[in-house]
Amino acid sequence: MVKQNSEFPAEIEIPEEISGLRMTRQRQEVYRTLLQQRNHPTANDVFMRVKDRLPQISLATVYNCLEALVQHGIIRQVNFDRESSRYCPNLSEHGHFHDAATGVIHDVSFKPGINLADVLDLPPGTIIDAVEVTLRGKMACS
Amino acid sequence: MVKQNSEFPAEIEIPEEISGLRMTRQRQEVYRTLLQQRNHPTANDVFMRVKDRLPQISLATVYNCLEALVQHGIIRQVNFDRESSRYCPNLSEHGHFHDAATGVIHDVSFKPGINLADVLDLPPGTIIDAVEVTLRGKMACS
DNA sequence: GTTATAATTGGAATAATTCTTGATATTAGT
DNA sequence: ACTAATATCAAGAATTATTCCAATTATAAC
Repeated sequence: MVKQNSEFPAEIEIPEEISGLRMTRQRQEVYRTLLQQRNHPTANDVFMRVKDRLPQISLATVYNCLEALVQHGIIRQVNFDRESSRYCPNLSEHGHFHDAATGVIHDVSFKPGINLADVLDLPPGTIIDAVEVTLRGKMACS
Repeated sequence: MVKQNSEFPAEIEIPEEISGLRMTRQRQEVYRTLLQQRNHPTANDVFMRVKDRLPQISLATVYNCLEALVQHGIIRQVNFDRESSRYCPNLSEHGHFHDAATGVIHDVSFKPGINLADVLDLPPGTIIDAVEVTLRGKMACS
């Protein structure tokens, strides 16, 4: 089963620095929002949510923070077609399933032991830096 | 090996109608361009190319034609992050590999017998309408 | 503390795509 | 063939997500 929307306690401790990135107040709150609201929000969703705690934050800052977090490998950026980017704090290798019926995006993992590179017909020696698997459809027993 | 950029004879016959879509002159030329220039062009690339044959065509029309062709399952729309959409007349199930070194996008097929749904951990009964697999990296022996 | 560096803001700018409106072409019905 | 109904096209305006810019504020280094 795919876990969805699991809520965290309101207060999540976030260190001063993560993988070399200085965790400013704004970056903390942006990151905290993603950890609390795990339904792949857009930058604007995050902006609205973060304003509760940092009323003076700007949308540009949210974009800056998200970019910094992505760049440092702390979160992932997820794109569906040309829709707004969405953001995801789940770093384990997984794909995304967009449920047409509900609009919900589910994280989808590979079956144990599966390595995507093994099922693709790539010339030997090819280096894969990033993989994105996105699906659309109707998910059963959501 | 991945076939790339195979050129077709300049003249490709395109029927009056394909899967219920009336093939107007504009749609024919847009489609012909994709068949001839198989390097995943953007709408603007197609626009510039098609202007040689239909000098008065507009970019909006190219977008309309591409959308109509996609909607009727005649071509595929391919997205990388938030870059411009690219278009692809290869309808066989395949993914896309974006070579960081050259900027070239290669079609990548699955190994024979592999069905993507089989390697994913999805609840039984889930219906998959569309799959997109995109990769980034450096391709060997390109 | 002072200086240097990095981050934040708010608004303007950008770029891909979509929308709108009027013109043109195509099809269907008589 | 003529007319009406429908679909398509063209040109430019509008939209929207995102990025850029310049000025301010915060943090770090000395």
